[in-house]
Amino acid sequence: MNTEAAAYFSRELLGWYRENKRILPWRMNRDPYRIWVSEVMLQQTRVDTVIPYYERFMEKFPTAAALAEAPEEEVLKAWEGLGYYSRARNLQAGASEVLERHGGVVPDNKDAVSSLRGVGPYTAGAIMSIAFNRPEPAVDGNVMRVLSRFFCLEDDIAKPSTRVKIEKLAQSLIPEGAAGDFNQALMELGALVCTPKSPGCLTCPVMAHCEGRMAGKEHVLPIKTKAKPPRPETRLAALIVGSGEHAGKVLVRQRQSSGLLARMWELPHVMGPTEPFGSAARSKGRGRRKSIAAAGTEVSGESLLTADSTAAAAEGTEPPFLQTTQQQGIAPGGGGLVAGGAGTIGADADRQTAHAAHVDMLCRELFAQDGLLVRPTGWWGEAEHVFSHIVWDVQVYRAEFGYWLAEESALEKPDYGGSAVNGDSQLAAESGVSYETGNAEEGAATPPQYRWIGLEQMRELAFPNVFLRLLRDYWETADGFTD
DNA sequence: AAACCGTGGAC
DNA sequence: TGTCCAAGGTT
Repeated sequence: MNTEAAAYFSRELLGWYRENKRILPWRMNRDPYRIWVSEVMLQQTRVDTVIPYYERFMEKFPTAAALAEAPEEEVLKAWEGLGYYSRARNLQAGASEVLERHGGVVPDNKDAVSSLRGVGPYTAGAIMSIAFNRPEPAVDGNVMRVLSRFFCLEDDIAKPSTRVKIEKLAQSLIPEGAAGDFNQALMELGALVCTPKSPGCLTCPVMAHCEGRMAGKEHVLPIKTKAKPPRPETRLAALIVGSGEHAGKVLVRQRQSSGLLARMWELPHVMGPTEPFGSAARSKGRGRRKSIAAAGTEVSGESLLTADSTAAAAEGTEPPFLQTTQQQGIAPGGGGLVAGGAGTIGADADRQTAHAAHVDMLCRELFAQDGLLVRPTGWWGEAEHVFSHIVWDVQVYRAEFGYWLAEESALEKPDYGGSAVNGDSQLAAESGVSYETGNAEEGAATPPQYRWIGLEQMRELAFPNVFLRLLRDYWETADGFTD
């Protein structure tokens, strides 16, 4: 590579940055903890989205020690809505390591920083360079785009090997004693000028020697293979409003310790029919009639039984409300988030049939998986939720609480994690209402991952956005007298 | 290497 | 309305 061009690039870019850098909350000082938090929040997340979260987070957890000692629930709540929630739990785990192994001080040592949970090659480089001015590269999407264009690199930036290659290049470009500013300059240029769609070459400080532009490839670079589209899933959720001592409260549950939305709270729900049903599927005109006819006409047929519910039937744990539910049919519920959308009598009939099949499945699976017996009373609404790799079509049904199956009969016992560090397992005991019995003779204790909550407890528990929207909509429209 | 992990803005 | 993708990390 041309040493002259490299020196030019670094010099001009650094000069440009020092004149044009944005004022951002994490640029107030070089406190490595503040830098660390900002870099984790900024992973796959835009600056404008991060700023308010960052301000609140730093006020609540101003030091690594404060973060380490906070209840996990509070940390997740502070992260609620930001997404990629393992970032929050990893950050707290990292803070605990810093507290225990480094006396609460983020170490000025690349290997030590890299070993922290949730700190990968980019974040380690960012912390080392920005907080400690160490000459380490910090290669993110911006950097790969900027360098791909300037040096006209046609490697696929979706490949891990490309990041490694660009890291070496980036490190070679760091000006003496200016690692922090230079790395930030690279990212700032990518964010403000050398943007993905329409790069602002005319205002670019290094346009004159940009090989990508000189080759007329500024709109083609960087090369990046397309991501696989997310797979559709139908989710059947239960909006269970309590009566008696739980009047006006809703039954929610906490997800297990790993995987999607780990440790977040949600409405109880189960996987629906494989064929999509909701608005997303309808708008694409895919397989609607077929799936509904197949699922609906034979409500209690073998085709609907999963392995779990078949096992439940074999063990005599078939939910007793099923037959009653089917005979009653499903009446349209009120307060839906999304209008039905079916314009014809026939479509309405199809919807009713699909709802009946959903209700059957929801009832069976909640009973089989969690020993929770409910009686659905009507369709309530739906919501779409797009993850990176999945699209949920959530169909929400209102239901009345029946009872909890005695614990000995529970068919599955997933890991719900109770963190030893922060004493989550004490939450149930502190709440004082976790083990009361249901209202049926068979009634057993509420399982530890479930809670009855009112609107007030929404402030304490962290929900992913899809359930946040559904629950807020419920609290707004609930009349407080029925159910 | 490839899949898994959220969410919202911009165009 | 669909598509891209953002200061990525873990498994």
